[in-house]
Amino acid sequence: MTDVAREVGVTAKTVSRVLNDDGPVAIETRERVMAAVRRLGYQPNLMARNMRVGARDAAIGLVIPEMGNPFFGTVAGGIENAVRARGLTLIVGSSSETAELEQSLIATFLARRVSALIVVPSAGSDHRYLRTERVAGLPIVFLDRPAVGLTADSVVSGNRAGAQAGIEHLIGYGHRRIGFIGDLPATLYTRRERFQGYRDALEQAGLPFDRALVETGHDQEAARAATLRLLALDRPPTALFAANNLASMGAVVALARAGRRDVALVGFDDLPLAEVLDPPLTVVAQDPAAIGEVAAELVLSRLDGDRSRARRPLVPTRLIVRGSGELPTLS
Amino acid sequence: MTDVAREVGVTAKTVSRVLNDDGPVAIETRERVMAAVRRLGYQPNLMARNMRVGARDAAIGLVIPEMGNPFFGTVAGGIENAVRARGLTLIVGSSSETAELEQSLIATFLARRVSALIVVPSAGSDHRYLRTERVAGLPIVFLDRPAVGLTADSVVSGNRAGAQAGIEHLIGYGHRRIGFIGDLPATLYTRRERFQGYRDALEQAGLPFDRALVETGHDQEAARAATLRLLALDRPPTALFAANNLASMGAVVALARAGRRDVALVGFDDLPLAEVLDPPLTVVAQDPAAIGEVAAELVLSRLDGDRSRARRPLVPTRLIVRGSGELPTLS
DNA sequence: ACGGCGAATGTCAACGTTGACATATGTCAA
DNA sequence: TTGACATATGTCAACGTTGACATTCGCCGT
Repeated sequence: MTDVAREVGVTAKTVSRVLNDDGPVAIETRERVMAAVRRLGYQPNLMARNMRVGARDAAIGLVIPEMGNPFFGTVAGGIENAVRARGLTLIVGSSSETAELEQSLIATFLARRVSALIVVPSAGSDHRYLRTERVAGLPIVFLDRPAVGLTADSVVSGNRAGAQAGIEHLIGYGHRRIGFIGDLPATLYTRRERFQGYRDALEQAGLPFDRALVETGHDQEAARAATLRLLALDRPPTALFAANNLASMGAVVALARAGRRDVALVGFDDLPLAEVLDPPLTVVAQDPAAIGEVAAELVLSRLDGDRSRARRPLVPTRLIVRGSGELPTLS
Repeated sequence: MTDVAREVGVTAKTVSRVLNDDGPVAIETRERVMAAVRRLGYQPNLMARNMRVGARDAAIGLVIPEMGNPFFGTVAGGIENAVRARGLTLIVGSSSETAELEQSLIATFLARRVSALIVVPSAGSDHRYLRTERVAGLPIVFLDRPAVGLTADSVVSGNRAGAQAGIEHLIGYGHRRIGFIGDLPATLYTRRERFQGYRDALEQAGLPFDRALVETGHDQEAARAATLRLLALDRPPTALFAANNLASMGAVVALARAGRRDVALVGFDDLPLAEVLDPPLTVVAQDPAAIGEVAAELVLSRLDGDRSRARRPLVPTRLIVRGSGELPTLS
């Protein structure tokens, strides 16, 4: 900036005025400044500006477990869309689903003085240490899973009700033994909630709960193996509930390879080509873009000074009936 | 920091020394500083630090067209993994495939003084304006598509060769009329390259090129419609080549709904459940994670001072034979 | 002719941090 | 006992920018 000023023969302050449309500047000066700016390829230094005006960085820090997972990608896209209009930049980091990486990412974001934080908590993380920032008024919104040890905004899917609806759907088609393939670790919030929905549905229908029908698969391959284990039981399930998108894919692959078109399947979270699978996959669909947008709106309202107490909106799920969940019991 | 210093009864400089493990500090002082840091929940201000030391922000700016697209999500994941070890943060913005948004994102990143830039160019963008930064030594790597109007590093897939291999595969199964469903706009680099591969293969096999067999679909829905148009031709194709993942999905859906299991299909870019489709989808697979990693490595070596001339590595594709591409011609 | 006013620009300090250099205190060898 | 040296800390300025306030100038109304 000083360079530009020298080039034009004015003070840095005048250049600043031109660039910020601040106080009065002679038309001719303005033009000469602009010309010099272009000539020198000058870029204002946001860091210096933010420091001077004591403002936080016009950026929002987002921590997600995995970039590659389209669920979180779509969520991030939803947030970005909603946030862009306000001139905010999104800074994304992935925690690889570990509490340590999550905390170190958050520390980086805080050191960068982001204006707000949106976090998908990893299993086992504890957010007590964020209390200071919370009371300092920094907007913090948790996504997909609520905060641990901290009262804060969070936006999650209607996991329990959604899972329950999915299971009830299967029960409605006569299934009595329904396998559950969930996330790892079993302590993960979404896993617990969906599992609760599963148990709710069983209980409501007066069906017994059989621990042997509960399996775990943290990725597609593991879910595939888990599915095979379930099918190999002495008294195998006649239907499966896959508690997340990777689990669904694993189950679909396992059933397809085994040629088991007689086992019903309902997945949690929709898949792009669910419709053309054989049989087409019935799912309890989440709305990742909506989750992102709701979280972004919440952040924006907090940035606008909304200090009301923590909110925890549920984004509803939707049962999409396509075929795989409507296979009747053969036994 | 001043607060911490006052609390302990030392100068800011001493606190700075403790925090940066700089010069000598008495053990006892160090401990008292650390205690105060924790007590006050002090977070060093990265912006101020960067400004003072004149360093660029330890962040890399990444511009992708769409967060929701798993291809770019995976690429971003690959970059993040490779870059994290160096303590660099990834800042991601999506351009919605528009040149304006791309340029404004890049401007934001530059104002933030990122250490490097990785950009997936949008259709119609021109990167001449980045020449200043280039010569100033800022590492800039283009991804998936090369820069326009600027000599710079770029990492792209072996689009032409890959597409050619896919088409040759279809020709090998007797197909003479092969439909092409590509990106919009037709000027998009990847579209042009893959289209060239298509023409290369036709020419090499001595097959005529029929403009009527070339269709365009910029998203899944459009690709589905495009597929239907191709099938409705007087002399319809016996095989299809879908030039990207969304086009593939559209084509798959169109064929499945129409019950056309007689039309061969090869897609460019792999899909998660390609294996369990009916028929299983044969694809020319890209390696998005590898693309991301290669780009990251390139950036890192530039950051390490590698000033050799621009490199343009090709990340090879791989034909994955699964069934849909091996349907013979019936006519 | 003068006071007053707005326009155009300048001066200075400060944001939080750290390099360069200075100071104070203690330790040890000659 | 001295001075050389290491240890522990402090002082000051500067990074690039902008708020607060000051200055200069020309123009207007009376």
